[in-house]
Amino acid sequence: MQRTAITPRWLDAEQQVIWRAFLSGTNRVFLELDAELRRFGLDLGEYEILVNLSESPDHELRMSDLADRVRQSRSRLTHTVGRMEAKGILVRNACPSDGRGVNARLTDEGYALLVEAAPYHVESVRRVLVDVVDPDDFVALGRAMAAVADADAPTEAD
Amino acid sequence: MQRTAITPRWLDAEQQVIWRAFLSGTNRVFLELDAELRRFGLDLGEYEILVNLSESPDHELRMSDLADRVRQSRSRLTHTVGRMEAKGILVRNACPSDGRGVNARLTDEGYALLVEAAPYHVESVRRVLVDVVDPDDFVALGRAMAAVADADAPTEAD
DNA sequence: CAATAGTGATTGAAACCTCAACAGAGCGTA
DNA sequence: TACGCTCTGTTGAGGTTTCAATCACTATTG
Repeated sequence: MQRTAITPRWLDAEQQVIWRAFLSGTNRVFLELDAELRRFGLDLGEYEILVNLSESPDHELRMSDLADRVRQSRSRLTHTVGRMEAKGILVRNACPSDGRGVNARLTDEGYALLVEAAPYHVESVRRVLVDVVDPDDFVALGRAMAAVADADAPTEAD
Repeated sequence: MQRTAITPRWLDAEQQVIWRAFLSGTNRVFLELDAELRRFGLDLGEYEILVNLSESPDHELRMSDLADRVRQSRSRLTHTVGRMEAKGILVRNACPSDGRGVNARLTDEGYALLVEAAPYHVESVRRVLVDVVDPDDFVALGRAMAAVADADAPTEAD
């Protein structure tokens, strides 16, 4: 990247207020969710792993597939899954169809933990976000975040 | 907290789609911003420290005040500021009016770094969020996140 | 004016994440 | 078959964050 001088297109006052609300609001959401999940010895990243496994056939997913779904680096997922395996939440097995692959599968204990935590988690999501936001704004929020998530990846050729 | 059984108020299908878009979208935003700031040896947390100091009289703020503004724990701020001080970005001085306090103040180098990074940062914010979201949705997003940020702290008496 | 409680900031250890390097398996092609 | 390339997943080192404990100073109380 050439760090040539660029002409800054600064945010106007309203945009800046919105942007800072975004920083504060998202921070609040994740803090509260983590705090609630901590009661179950989980954080949001681990909870998402549980959810994605629980929604898959045999409660099982390839590591790389799981990594994509929970938006974690493979390395991070390996570490996290290793800790979860040590806690008995899931197990890893060689993937039968691809010698390189590894499947992570929920144990009964892991599934039970999810079942236990989920009601409290969804209650947190409501309390901190869904219930405090105007329904129309909530829908708009969804459109906005979907647009962000689905936007083309930035070209690396800058 | 009593972990008495609660009746889950599950999210409906649309709410769930929105919630997952929120997780994906916010993740995308923060990943891109960190990637851009990395060119300057910063992450978003450090950048926010720079911004808040730069907007304060004498480019100086009490540690606790700064911690509140950037929504970091005091411990985390101490560590982060320590590293930034080692890099020459800011300095710490005893607070003259309160023997317990410590002021963090931007150095000229630190301010110069902010001036250098800011245009690229704002460009990232536009590229990943402002420019890809419908303007009306962006305003709604601001209302939603402000509502989240300003909502009463949850009662600890549950 | 002590004694006590409260506030501001730091510390160090443990937990966690990132990054680059690596090993093993599959794929393509000659 | 053999070679190189890609893909999957792991590893370990180093850096960062969290958590609980601590120290120093201020405020409050009797």
